[in-house]
Amino acid sequence: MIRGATIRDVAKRAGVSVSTASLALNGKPGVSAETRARVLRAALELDYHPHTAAKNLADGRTRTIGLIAPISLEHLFSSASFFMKLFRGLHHIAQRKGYVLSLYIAESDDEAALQIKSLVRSRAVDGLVITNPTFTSPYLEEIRRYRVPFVVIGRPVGKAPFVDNDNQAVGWMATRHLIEHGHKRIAFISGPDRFTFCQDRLLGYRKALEEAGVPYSRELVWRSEIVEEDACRVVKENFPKIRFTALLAATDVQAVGAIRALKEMGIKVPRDISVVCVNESELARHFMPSLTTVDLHERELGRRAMELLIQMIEDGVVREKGIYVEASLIIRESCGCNYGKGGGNEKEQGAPQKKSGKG
Amino acid sequence: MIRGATIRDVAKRAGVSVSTASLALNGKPGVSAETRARVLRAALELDYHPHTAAKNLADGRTRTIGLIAPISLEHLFSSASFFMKLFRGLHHIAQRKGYVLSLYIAESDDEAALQIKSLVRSRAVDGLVITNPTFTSPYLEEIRRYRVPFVVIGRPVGKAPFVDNDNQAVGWMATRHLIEHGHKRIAFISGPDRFTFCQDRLLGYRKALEEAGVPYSRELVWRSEIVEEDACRVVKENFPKIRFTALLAATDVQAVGAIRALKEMGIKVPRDISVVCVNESELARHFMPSLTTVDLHERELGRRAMELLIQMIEDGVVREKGIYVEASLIIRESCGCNYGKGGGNEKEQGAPQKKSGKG
DNA sequence: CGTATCATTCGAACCGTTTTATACTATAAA
DNA sequence: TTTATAGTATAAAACGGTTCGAATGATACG
Repeated sequence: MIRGATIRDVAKRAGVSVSTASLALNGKPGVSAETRARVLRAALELDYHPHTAAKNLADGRTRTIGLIAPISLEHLFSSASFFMKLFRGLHHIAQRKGYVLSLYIAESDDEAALQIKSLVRSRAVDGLVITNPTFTSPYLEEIRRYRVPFVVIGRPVGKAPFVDNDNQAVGWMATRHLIEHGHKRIAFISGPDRFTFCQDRLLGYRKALEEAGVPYSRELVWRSEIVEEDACRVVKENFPKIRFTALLAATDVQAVGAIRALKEMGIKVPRDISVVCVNESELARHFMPSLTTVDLHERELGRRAMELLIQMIEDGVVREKGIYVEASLIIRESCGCNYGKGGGNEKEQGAPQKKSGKG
Repeated sequence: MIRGATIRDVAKRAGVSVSTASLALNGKPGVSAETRARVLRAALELDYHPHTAAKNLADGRTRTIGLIAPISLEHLFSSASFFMKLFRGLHHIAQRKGYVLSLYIAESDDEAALQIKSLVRSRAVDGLVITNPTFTSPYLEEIRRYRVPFVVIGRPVGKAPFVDNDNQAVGWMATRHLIEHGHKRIAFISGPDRFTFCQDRLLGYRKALEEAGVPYSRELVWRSEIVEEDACRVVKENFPKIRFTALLAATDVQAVGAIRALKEMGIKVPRDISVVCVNESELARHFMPSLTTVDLHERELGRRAMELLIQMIEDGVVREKGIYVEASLIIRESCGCNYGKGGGNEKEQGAPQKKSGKG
């Protein structure tokens, strides 16, 4: 690796001192326009790029954001697509503001906590984005003690700055769509309670039923892990016992499991049962029938998170606020509301994102 | 952010000089066991973590690998899942060897080249992993001039160290499976020629036909962009004109498009037409029918790439070699070879990965 | 006993920036 | 004319590590 020009080389070529060169290169005041131009030209001629590590050491900032991801994320809600979209949003803002993203994958929350500690104490990052959806209070407390700016993706159990969808609104929106098309017996396939988004979507589901005067019935709510097989299982178990005309799944893979179960029992979607779910993904888009689903706008999630984080870093203020990003319903085939209408089978509905009280 | 202990604090507490402390902490020779223990204990007591930037500046290494990804990757072959798996592999080895991954997304190859230049010249990384599948010779030449270790994921058009599947073997393997089940009229949905993996898969397809004495016919090879809609289109265009009993798609999303086209024309998969494709993904796994496909073992791809790269970094030797990672066929429903057999519908076949001459 | 050898240890230089405190102008105010 | 006051430019001191070369003391050898 060829040894590049240093700021000393630039200074010498421009006929100024190193300190003046530094000021000029960083656009700081205290340099005449003429001198600044001379320095900039010299830098250009030498193809000067400041040495990252030297800069970090001198001014104590790394311009690096640590992205903490749990290995388990891979198994969650078609998470590859979720994560990539989120990442695109994070990266977009980071790049624009001159920050770099470093990735850290941890096998467990304990390992993540350890990694975080090391990162912070060795001054490797200016801030953190934490995507572990099960990260709980003790961890957050610990991180808070480091006084490092951080933001959580998803609503954490403890108190912390976060960016998330209003998952109650998400559940509400999906359920509402089914109700509007006349359904009254709507099954809900939920996920484990350790995920706040599952709890919240269930609340939204109940709320929509309530508002419509449809009685809520516990026998219509089925727990399943967030994998196809388990959703398939709960549907097969419950279908013979319980009557329903529509089904809402907490995630897209669960919807797919449900549809497979129904198909294996000779039930057609959407002809016999309407299905709606959450998560926009390759799977939702390409499945047959294509899935009516709630798009979480992960990219926006990422953008907002990065904006919040960088603000915290640069202003030095830690805001405890949570930010909610709007979601929207994508109407496709599985709900059946445009079944048989042929032609363009996809419409997006920028839902009114009910300002549902949370807390 | 609390000011942590420096190596000077550690040295003082252990009653040694800074240089001795450094040697001890880094496990270098020239320190007595007793002294080393004392230093280590002091470091532990002070919860000392070396300052990353200072270390980088002092020894000229960053222990950081830059991961260059093109924005377009997102649209390629269910690439979210591809990328996440690749990333897991890369990260796995990187972490084990004490490296950190930084991510850089570029809108275009030009932008990527610019980013790379800046990264290298500002000494922000020790090496690069380049995932842009269309990165061509001029770019590679430029990077080579920087004398920075790098490895390309996928077979590049130019000469460069790379890690990839033997895509000729991949195409061969998939075609072979269809031939073994008696098919002679096998259509191939290929992708744009700018992707070497498309060219190679086509070669493998031809080779398998040849070996089996099945005549190759140009009318059975259809170009399509790597999106569902386009694959759907080419199938609809060709189906009425050309007779075939099986179909091989260069990617999973193209297979899905093809199946949709067939379905819309009243043809059932696998009952009427057998379908095989490449890429193991959520989509391939959960689609109905589930897709018989070639698993590219992206995680292994990532591992091997990172191993090669780190070797190049630490040995200071640039090897021009290409590494091929084995792929394997996953037999599911869409090929129909186990159609109606019920029960476990998935078997993996560690194919003999024919050592097909590539040159 | 003197000296070469070896294992330890240490002081100081160095990595390439930013930043602080200071000096030097030239101009404006007194 | 002197004295503030900006406006520029600079030298030197950080930042927190690694590493080089010299110094020290102990051991082995002739």
